Amino acid sequence: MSTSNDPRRDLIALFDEMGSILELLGANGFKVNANRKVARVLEDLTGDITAYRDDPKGLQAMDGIGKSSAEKICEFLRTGRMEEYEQLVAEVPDGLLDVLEIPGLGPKTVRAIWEHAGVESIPDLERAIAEGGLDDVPRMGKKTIQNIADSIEFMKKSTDRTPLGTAMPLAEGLVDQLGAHSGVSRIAWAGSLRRGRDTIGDLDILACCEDAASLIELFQSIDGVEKVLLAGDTKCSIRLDRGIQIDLRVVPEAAFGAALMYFTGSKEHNVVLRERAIKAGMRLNEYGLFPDDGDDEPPQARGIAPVASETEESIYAALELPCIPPELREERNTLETVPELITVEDIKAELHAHTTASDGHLSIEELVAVAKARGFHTIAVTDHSRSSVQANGLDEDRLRAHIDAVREVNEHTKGITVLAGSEVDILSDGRLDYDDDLLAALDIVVASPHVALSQDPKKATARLLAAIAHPLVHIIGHPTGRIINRRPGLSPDMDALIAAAVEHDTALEINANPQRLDLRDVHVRAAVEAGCRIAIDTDAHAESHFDFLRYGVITARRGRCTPADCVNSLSAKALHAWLKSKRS
DNA sequence: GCCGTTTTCGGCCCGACTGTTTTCAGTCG
Repeated sequence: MSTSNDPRRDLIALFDEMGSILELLGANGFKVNANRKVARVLEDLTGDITAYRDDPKGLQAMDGIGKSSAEKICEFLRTGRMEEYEQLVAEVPDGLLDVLEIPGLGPKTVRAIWEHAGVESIPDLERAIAEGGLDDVPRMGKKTIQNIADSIEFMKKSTDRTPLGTAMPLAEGLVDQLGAHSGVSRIAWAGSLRRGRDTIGDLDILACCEDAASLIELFQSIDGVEKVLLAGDTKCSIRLDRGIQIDLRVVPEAAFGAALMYFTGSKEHNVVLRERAIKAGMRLNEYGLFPDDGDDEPPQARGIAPVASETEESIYAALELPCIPPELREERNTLETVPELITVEDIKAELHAHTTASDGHLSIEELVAVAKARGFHTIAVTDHSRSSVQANGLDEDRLRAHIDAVREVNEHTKGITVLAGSEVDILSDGRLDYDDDLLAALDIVVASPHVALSQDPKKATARLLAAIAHPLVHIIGHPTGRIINRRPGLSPDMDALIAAAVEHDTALEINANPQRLDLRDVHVRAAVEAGCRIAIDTDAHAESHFDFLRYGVITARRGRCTPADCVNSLSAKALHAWLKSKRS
């Protein structure tokens, strides 16, 4: 394990790795899961992990972290090392964990090829396949070996998880295409896409069709299919040449709700629901919620009528729960209360957009026309500041002329307010890119980090705190600067930023560009809980970018954001009053 | 390893599919 300047990310990697090693060593599966769960809990942590250095009790207060893990975390925070991890790592070859990542290879198989064929890495495995070294491994036939070889090839060229902004249009196209097939009565996407995660592992499509076989046949023949991974009577998995796996399940119409629920997940949410069903004397599976008669054979196979199955709503109701929106079906959420989440229709203002003055493709007039057509009451023109040279950022003189041009357009425009603003760089030390007198001349200031995006968490926190506390700043744009699958961005103490944002009445942005989605879901949730204002902006550089709004909104929903939490859903009057409150 | 309104021990979700097997183990979601 290599250590970074971010102990939280180190610990996530460490617990994940310990889970995998334990799995390979044949440890109790629940222990394996417990380690992985600690990693997930740390993934969702928004505060400063180093504050827990001498506070194992504080860690134990988090659901999923017990005494043992808390002590290990503290040990690592104090010493930079973890004895148990080091012992575990010594027990398996380094490269074996890579072998475990190969699709289709689980812990039992990896262990078998390690013990029987001496495979300790992916290159070892390739050599063993080529030389027939796997032939003596138990349960290892020709087909299995060929599948492993294919999986290795796939892994070599496979990319990262698919960004939401790629997966959503792909799913829409597929649902349209398959939905047009005769006999298809219902079709929907499920999985992490439906939950709105920022990246998607694979795509899950669910359908009802009179003739399942014909739909599965059609599915295997769609454009771009590289390999059919499996094809049964009701289930089929394909892989596209773009490296995305798509699973299709065909289910009876009467069970559509149960199946949709099941395949939407999350896995952890399903487990919670099933446990709840058991406590209520029932059992839940993808065919429905059934009375539990103690028989081991699945109830649907015995003709038992479900308590609920046709709709998700009916199943949640039978479990005495509110209908949980897909975006909230994650482990971190409690189930009893569901807020009225924000929708795309609630958004009435775009507060972060660019024109040809910097690196946008629209003129001021064109930008305003697009915003007006979307039904917005306000559009802010926020071109880049002088330090963003790569984005043709405006120096003081150009900005002053630009402000005049925006005001001019505003005077001649009916039905929408056009604000003169700027997306001002937050320099690496927290200073802003323009002097205060110029900032004060702007209607709206979005302050964003663009450079020095790998500085350590302490510096990043101080930098962003300075911008949040600046009396002329309204919104912090893409606060961490991450780009999905490309750079992790800053890792500030987000709880501290949120507290300061509440104190100074500064909004934190969810940048809706699907490459960013920054703030991310867990940050939004912490902000909303603290009563912080949230902005949802598309950062539009072109007309089509206004369509990014749905990705920002879905991220907001994952953070339990309601219309009342979001500055873009305020009335024009309320929004303008807030903006002016920083110009007194 | 974690957890608790039948608690500090004894549980911890459930089914489809494949490939190897003659009844099931392993993987996946």
